[in-house]
Amino acid sequence: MPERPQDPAALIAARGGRVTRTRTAVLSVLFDAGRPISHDEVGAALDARGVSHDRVTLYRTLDWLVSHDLAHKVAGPDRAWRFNAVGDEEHRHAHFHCDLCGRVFCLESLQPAIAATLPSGFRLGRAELSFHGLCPSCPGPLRSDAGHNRNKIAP
Amino acid sequence: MPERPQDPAALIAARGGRVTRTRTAVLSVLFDAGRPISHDEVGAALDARGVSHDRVTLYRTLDWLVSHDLAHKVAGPDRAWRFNAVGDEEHRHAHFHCDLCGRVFCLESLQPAIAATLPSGFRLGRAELSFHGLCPSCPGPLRSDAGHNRNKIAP
DNA sequence: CGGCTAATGCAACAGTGTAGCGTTTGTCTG
DNA sequence: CAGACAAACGCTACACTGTTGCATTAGCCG
Ligand SMILES: [Mn+2]
Ligand SMILES: [Mn+2]
Ligand SMILES: [Zn+2]
Ligand SMILES: [Zn+2]
Repeated sequence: MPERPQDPAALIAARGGRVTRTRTAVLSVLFDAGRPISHDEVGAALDARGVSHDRVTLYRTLDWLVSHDLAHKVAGPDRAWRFNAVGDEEHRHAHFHCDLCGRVFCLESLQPAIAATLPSGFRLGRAELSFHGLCPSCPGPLRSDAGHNRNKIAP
Repeated sequence: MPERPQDPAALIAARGGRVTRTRTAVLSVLFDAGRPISHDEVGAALDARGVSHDRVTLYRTLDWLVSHDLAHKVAGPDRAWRFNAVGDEEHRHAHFHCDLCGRVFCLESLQPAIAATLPSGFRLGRAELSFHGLCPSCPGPLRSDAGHNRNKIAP
């Protein structure tokens, strides 16, 4: 049983994986980030912690975390995947992509209602809803009326 | 005034661009495709028509078409943009990504209703809704109940 | 036709991600 | 704790998408 609810080593071991320096460090970085971050950002964070970070090993580590439900990945606006740690909750939420800083945010609290009927022959696996605009920490001209009223949005 | 409603040369000239062999051929290819296709697919189609296709020129041509409202681009599932010709209609619709063949389809007839409230501080530019699954021409195990009833979908 | 400039073609490069393969190292067993 | 085995690592090399710089070509306009 893990001492902390989010102990990287314990979570990795519980999935049947070997507890290595890279895996624990990467998972810890993802927990600390709090939002989906790119392979490159993970590498920089590993640098800051003095942990070696071979590019290929990092890719494989991130993929391993995803395939073992310790992380999920979301496509970024720049053709690079973003990864973030997940607990046990479902990954059914929209994402916000900042047009200025490129950061991606999980909108876990947002529960969008989508009503749609696919044309015949299309078999649905999953739906992805992403919003693009400016994040709270970026300056910009767009007026914010988000957070004040519930909008109908046309993608 | 154009002879045909969709005469590539006339459309290009109307935007103030020079009517070149590559531009007319690419726009014609996009019109014929009927769905968003990748840079590579455009190149193959140009091959079939005996039109030279330098990689860089093709990228620049596609970008020019997009920036002059003759095409729109949508991110594919494989980190490659897909381009398709547009008339004068708005580009406000969802897209379908086939997990098997990788093709992308514009769901122009689909008018999804999205109701959502963004957290405070996020300023919305646009929303993108994409469905992933199997397209009509791909075999697969997923049962189709699309096209029969209107579903609520959780992204 | 002649000139100006947009557009092209080519080379070189950057960023993301993958495949092969020999080496290291966790983990399990005795 | 020692040894064995397989998982994970680190390195090289590669594929693919897209961009930049610059000299050359070729639309377009008069
Ligand atoms: Mn997420
Ligand atoms: Mn479209
Ligand atoms: Zn931002
Ligand atoms: Zn398909």
